Amino acid sequence: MATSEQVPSTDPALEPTAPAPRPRSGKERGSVMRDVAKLAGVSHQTVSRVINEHPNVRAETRERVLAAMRSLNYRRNLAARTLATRESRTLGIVGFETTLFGPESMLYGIESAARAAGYLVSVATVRDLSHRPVLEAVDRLVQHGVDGIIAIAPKPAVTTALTHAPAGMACVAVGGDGQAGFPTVRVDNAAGARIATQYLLDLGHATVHHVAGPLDWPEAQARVDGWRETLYAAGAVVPPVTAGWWDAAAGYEQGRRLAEDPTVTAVFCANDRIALGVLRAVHESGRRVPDDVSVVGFDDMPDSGYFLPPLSTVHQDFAELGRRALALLLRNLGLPDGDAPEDVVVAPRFNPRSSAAAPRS
Amino acid sequence: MATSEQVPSTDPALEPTAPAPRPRSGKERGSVMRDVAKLAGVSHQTVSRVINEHPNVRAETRERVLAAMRSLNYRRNLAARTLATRESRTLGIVGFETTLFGPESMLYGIESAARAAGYLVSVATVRDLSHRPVLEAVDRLVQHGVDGIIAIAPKPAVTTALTHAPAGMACVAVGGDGQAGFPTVRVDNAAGARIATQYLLDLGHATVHHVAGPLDWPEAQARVDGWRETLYAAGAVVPPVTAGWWDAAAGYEQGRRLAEDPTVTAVFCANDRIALGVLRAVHESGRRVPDDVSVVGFDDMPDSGYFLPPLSTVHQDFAELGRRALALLLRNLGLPDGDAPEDVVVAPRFNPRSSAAAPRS
DNA sequence: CCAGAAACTGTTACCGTTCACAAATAAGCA
DNA sequence: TGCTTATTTGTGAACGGTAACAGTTTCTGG
Repeated sequence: MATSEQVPSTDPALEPTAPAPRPRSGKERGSVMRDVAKLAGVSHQTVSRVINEHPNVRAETRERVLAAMRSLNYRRNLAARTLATRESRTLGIVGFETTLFGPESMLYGIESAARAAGYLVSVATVRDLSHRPVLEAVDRLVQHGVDGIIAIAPKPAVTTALTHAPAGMACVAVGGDGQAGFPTVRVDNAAGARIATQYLLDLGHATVHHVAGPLDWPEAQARVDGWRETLYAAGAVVPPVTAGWWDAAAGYEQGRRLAEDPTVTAVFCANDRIALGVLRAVHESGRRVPDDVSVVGFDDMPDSGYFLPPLSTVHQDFAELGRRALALLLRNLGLPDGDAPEDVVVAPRFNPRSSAAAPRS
Repeated sequence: MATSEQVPSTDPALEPTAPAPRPRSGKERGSVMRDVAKLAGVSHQTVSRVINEHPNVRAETRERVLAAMRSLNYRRNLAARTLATRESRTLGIVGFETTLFGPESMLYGIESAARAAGYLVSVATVRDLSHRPVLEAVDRLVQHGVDGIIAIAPKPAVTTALTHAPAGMACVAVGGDGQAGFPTVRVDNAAGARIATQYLLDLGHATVHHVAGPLDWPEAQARVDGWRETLYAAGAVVPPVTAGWWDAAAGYEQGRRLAEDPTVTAVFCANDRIALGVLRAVHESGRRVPDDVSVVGFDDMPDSGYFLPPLSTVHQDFAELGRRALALLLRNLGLPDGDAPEDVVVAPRFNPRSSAAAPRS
């Protein structure tokens, strides 16, 4: 073995200063900045300048570097960048693990806006909206170094948990009903409820019944408030509220009771899914919509126009809400910290279809 | 100024070896390992051992370190860890930016399973499923250093784009219909279609019509295949397929044509939303479901039981699909690379409700 | 009571990028 | 031309962890 030791520097054993570079893990590593620099005949710093579009690089040099990058299929390592800059260009979303139409649509609105701004989005969902799980979700995001957090936060537990995020962390809530002195983007739920209720009143109904969502959700409560307010203002009787979950099952259950009562001629539902359940309950009772009973919803889900009959409902643009939330967050990212970014409240609009009409009498 | 220069080493100006540490950016930095180590009176490596639950740390030492961590509110910097280990403990999801029920539910299934395994999930959505945007989405995830990718991939463009991911990257597709020699988790669409079609045939219908989804989606195609196969096997006439998007509007449009044809007594829809549209079309034509026309769907969305009438449909458990996909991905993460992980195919089951019945005649 | 093994802890060198500063080169002007 | 000022490039040293190895204890058992 010792016979061939004469070969010069190509034998690593003869280079005591450079111990053979051990392949760290099984995973083969792509090319890094140093490789690109060597190939282009420049320093790694120049490569860095090129990818960060620093102006002071000679055009000819930039070209050479770009060519090297291309030929090596170079991808910059974001983890290293994050470590050096303390900026991950990743945003966190605290979501609610369920199939509610609103939250999901927001996610896409947020993500596409984030992409446009050069951010990636990480999601941490929680099974229920109590304090503990939300806190853990936030923590998970923080550990992963997100630059900011958007909470799809229909309940106060979420925002209060968010106040435990580290000081510098920018946070925005979307949805809910804007409590807690927290920058929030939301639709004006009370206004939506007022529009819907007034619409039914104007049609000639003596009063309007309401099937609410879970009352510990500020959004559900705000809709109740708007509905009640409008009834008061019109001098109409305010019937008792029945509340339940946001789904058709709940709507069906409450709807059956309502449908049995012949004095009920108009029902405002806290969302479209509830309305679907009410529609079925009314139908089963033998009364007709809208002839005997008018029904309106809230949300304007994609298929609400194909219910039987097509549902009149309050429209809210969730994707837009998501975009606005992201814009707000991005604006706050630069700011010093404890400033006062105003809330964004978008107005809902009514989308009349055929599930509501004048009462028969 | 020079008068007080006699104070010993507390004056940084007298310590030429340690230049005053400049506060890097405006963002205040939390405590790091070094701080914890100093407070606990150990080396940073010991702190590292404690958070990584290395067995060889004396209980008393561990306690001290943990106390220090707690008192400093220490959070480990995942970016640094990622840089050192080449493992981000982040998974990427390539999603489809739309409000399709299936993909969304999968997201939650995946996320909760990922959380349990100690992974965070980042999403990159694409507006349309053509090659280019998908490629960019994958690239975005790769740059951010995800350890693996799950593609919610109903169309082949997605999986083919995925083959451009770097060599070591583990990938799994969920949904679609398992082409491309790619590890896939999916429901057996053809089987679901067979069950639904056979169910209607067994009820006594002479044949079954089909309103398909977009035929360039393998899932839609597989359902067409299963339906057609069953009809052939039963010796029934195979009516022409009408196809459209996955929504109620498409169902309504095709449904109107079908409803006008008195020979149509049974319709199998490619999903529940399409079925909703068909339901309305049949209703408007004056014919009744299920008395005159039977309708069945596919998916079993949460509110399908509240359609008019409640929809008989093929059930698929999307959340479960998501979990299975994640499990498969995790298993592949450890493996050498080009092995052969088998696909997972879960069987759908039929959920009969009241929208299908024996034909009248 | 001491050698050897096992358990524990510390030291140093990376991971791949950006930052601050220094050096070299090109340009502008008297 | 020679000097000053821009522009372009290069050189360490962070950033906050983990890996490998070396050093120090503390147990064993003969």
